Amino acid sequence: MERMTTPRRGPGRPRRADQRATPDVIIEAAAGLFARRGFDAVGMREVAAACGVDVATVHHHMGTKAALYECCFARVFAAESEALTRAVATAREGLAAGPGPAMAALHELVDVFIDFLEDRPEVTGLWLRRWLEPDRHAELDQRYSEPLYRAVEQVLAEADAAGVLSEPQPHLAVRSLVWSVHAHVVGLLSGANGARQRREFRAFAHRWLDRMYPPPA
Amino acid sequence: MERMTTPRRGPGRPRRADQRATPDVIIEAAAGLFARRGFDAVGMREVAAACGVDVATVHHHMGTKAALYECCFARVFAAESEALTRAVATAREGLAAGPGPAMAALHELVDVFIDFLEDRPEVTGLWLRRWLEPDRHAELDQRYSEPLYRAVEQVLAEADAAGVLSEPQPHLAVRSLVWSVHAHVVGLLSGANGARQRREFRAFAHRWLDRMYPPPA
DNA sequence: CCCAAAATCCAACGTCTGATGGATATTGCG
DNA sequence: CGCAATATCCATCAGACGTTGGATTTTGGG
Repeated sequence: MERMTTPRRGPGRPRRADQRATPDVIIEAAAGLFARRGFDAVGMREVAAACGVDVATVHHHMGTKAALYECCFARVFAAESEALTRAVATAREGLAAGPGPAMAALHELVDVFIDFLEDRPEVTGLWLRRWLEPDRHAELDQRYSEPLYRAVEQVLAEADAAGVLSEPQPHLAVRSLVWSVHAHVVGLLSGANGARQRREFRAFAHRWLDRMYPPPA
Repeated sequence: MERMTTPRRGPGRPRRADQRATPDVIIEAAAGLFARRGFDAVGMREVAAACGVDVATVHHHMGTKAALYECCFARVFAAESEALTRAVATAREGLAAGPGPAMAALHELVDVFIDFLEDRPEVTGLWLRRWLEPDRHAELDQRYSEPLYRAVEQVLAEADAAGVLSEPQPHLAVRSLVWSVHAHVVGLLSGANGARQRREFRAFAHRWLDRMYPPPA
């Protein structure tokens, strides 16, 4: 048979060591597509084409389409959890050293969060879609997202109890800033002049922190 | 033939005066479905079933599915524009009366915005999906959404120029609060205990305004 | 009363979707 | 080498999708 069209990945080639494993390639490509266009707008054939394999291969590794979607969510949220729990722990340590270092620790936490999201904009796409379809990812929320945000809110509550800062509704404040950062990333995805936008938004985020958490009188 | 199953709306019944016109029924049902689940997840048969008509009737009145979607967006954004341009004009009038009335006018504007979104939660669903699929609604954005937000930002810029308040990036501040309100509405859609959530968030929004726009030194 | 226009439903078309069975090729191990 | 396990592709299925043509019924004006 004539199969001269790109025989780079012939039929049947398991365990190649030089490249990444096929499931990883599939998950990354699918996560990007799902983040950009949503679950229903992305077809399995499109995912397969994006990583240069057949549809049956995607099904062989990932099972059903919903399983692939959940796999993308788990990977993305795990990465976010890994990147932020460290920064949250650092911020909690800074709280013990008084108001000055406490605010510095919170600023550092904000920087880590912005850095992470600007580096992986697809997280924002999946994160927002999670909010729009809450019943679809309830289980993943409980495993990844909610503990992380609870930890951040707990840091703020501890800071409030220690008299370092004051905000009666720390979870609303956290949510406000978190959504602002996601909005910023969404704007980056579609708009031009990214460098200036990033600089201005980062300055705004720190100004937001300084104003929303003034030193307690 | 036997057509005993719910002959409430038999074949061919134009111009009934007691109920609303059919296109309005279709647009409202479709807007709710699109806001909750997105464009691709909602089928035309589902829209038809939601308002008790046949698929062909939906197509007869609305044309293609994309046209129906744009029609829902136009109606929702027009309602938002109508509700807010009035409040924006009122806020602008308040600016001429000094720092005190200016801040009161901004608080009033925030209240109107929260009232509108809490009354029509489906606006948030469509609004967020607009951000996630920017190329699909670029034209509607230019007609409805962008002029509205530019007007709000202009009010803030005028207030800044008049020395009433100070914020170097008013559009970022507006976007931060707008996204926070939408986040609040999304939380209302899925969570319980709505009354308390509304009270707490409204207090937070006004606190946000007081802290983000302190009287200029 | 009659007739054109409008509105509604039924049945169907072609296409695309997610998912599968089976054939074939590659790997790693004994 | 030989063989089991794995991986990949091709062809295909059943169903849902958006959309349409045509028949039927109601409306409103002359």
